[in-house]
Amino acid sequence: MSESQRRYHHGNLKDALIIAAAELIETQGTTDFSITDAANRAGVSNAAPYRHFRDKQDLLEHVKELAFLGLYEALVDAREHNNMEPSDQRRVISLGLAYLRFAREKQRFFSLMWEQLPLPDVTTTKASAFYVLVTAISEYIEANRKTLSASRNRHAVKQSAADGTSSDIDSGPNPLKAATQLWALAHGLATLEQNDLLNRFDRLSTADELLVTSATALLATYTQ
Amino acid sequence: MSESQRRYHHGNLKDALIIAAAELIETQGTTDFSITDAANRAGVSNAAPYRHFRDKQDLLEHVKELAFLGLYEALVDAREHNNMEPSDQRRVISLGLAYLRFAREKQRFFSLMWEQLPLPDVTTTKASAFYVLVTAISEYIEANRKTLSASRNRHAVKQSAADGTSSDIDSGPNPLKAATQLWALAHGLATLEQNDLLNRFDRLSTADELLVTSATALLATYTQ
DNA sequence: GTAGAAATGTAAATAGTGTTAACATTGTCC
DNA sequence: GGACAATGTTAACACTATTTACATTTCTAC
Repeated sequence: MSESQRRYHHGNLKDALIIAAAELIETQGTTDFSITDAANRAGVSNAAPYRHFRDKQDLLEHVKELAFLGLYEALVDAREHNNMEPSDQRRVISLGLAYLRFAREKQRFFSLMWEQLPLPDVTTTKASAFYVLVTAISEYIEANRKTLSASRNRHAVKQSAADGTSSDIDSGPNPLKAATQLWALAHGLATLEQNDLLNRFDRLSTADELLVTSATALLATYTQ
Repeated sequence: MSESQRRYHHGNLKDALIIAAAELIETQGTTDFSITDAANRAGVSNAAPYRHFRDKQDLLEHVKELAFLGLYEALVDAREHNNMEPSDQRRVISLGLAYLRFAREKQRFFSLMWEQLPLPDVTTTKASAFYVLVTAISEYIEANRKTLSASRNRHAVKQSAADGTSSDIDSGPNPLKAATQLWALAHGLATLEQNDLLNRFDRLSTADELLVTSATALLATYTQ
């Protein structure tokens, strides 16, 4: 009720500034917001932010952290809303599609995430988008390894041969490796799409289609 | 000789400013160079740039163009220095590795290229890095189609079947599509590497290794 | 409770930046 | 050679990040 009343102390200025900055970035479509604007939007003077952030870059880093959290939640959402079998390839691919959707819907956020180094620590925790992907792939590989040897074993022999020739280092299916490959693929496609480079050359393929095709090919190397 | 003498008219200020800006970006490791610095470096006053560029963003776009030209040259270089058969898969993959190398050696340039929209027109011309890749892949597919049907035709039947199931729209091997997939892959790996995200999870795989493995799997869908 | 310390806010000043306007010099073309 | 466009300079403006000195509130120990 009286929370919007002007008090000398804001109460939660740090978070309010991060959100204000995020809103400005989304509204103006650029990271070149002014600290004064963010401060005013939070209802404080232009010097107040310096009680909570070293400098503008520091504030930006916190916005970046928020963006990575958003990506994480987008992937978790995608996982929850898809009641597919762990053995279903589409269960993994839907995470890649969620990545593309996030990049599409949060354009400026998405590019901000990769602009200035270094990345915030949220990217390394278990509560990261990457680990959502790793888990799904791990389960996919595990489930398909079983079903393959049980019901349909037509590629049983070809498997080890393919693994041997496809890479010198690779020794058995590695979910981390597969997740990294898929992540890179989705990220590259998102970037190309965002820069309008897909339609310039190949008008027939959308980012989604390309992801499905490529991911299928990549995942096949881990199960066949 | 007397070119460094101070004359009222610079003679080639536009290019000099682009290069000065590029040098500042590379030196300071950020795109936040000041127009005054660039002007001074070119030996003119701080208002002179506005005779050649609408604003700072306009100048930045020209630097971006230079960066894309550099990427193009890097790929051409890679193509020239590799005397491989068009049918050799490594001929295509070496272009992807060149992409990774460029991103590594010109870090700031590379991320600048993807920061602010829109992309310069150089990316659409025939003299673009993308077309170098398209050409190589096109030749690779063509060469492998012949050799496959001639000497080793073990996959002759499987080919059309695989193409039919891998994608709904796809009708026969499309070099543009393959090039886009490889580009996305290389781009994603470059970004992950640059943000130090590869070593955090999977310590065994370098970007180069991941590219080779993934590209092999992708290319296989176009020849088998 | 209350004093002092710590936290958190404000206002004013500084230095630097992008950009524009008014003016100066040079090159070009009839 | 003289008009005129192109290209440069200097001076000013508004805006921004950041710092300093000061004000207010909250917290903590007694």
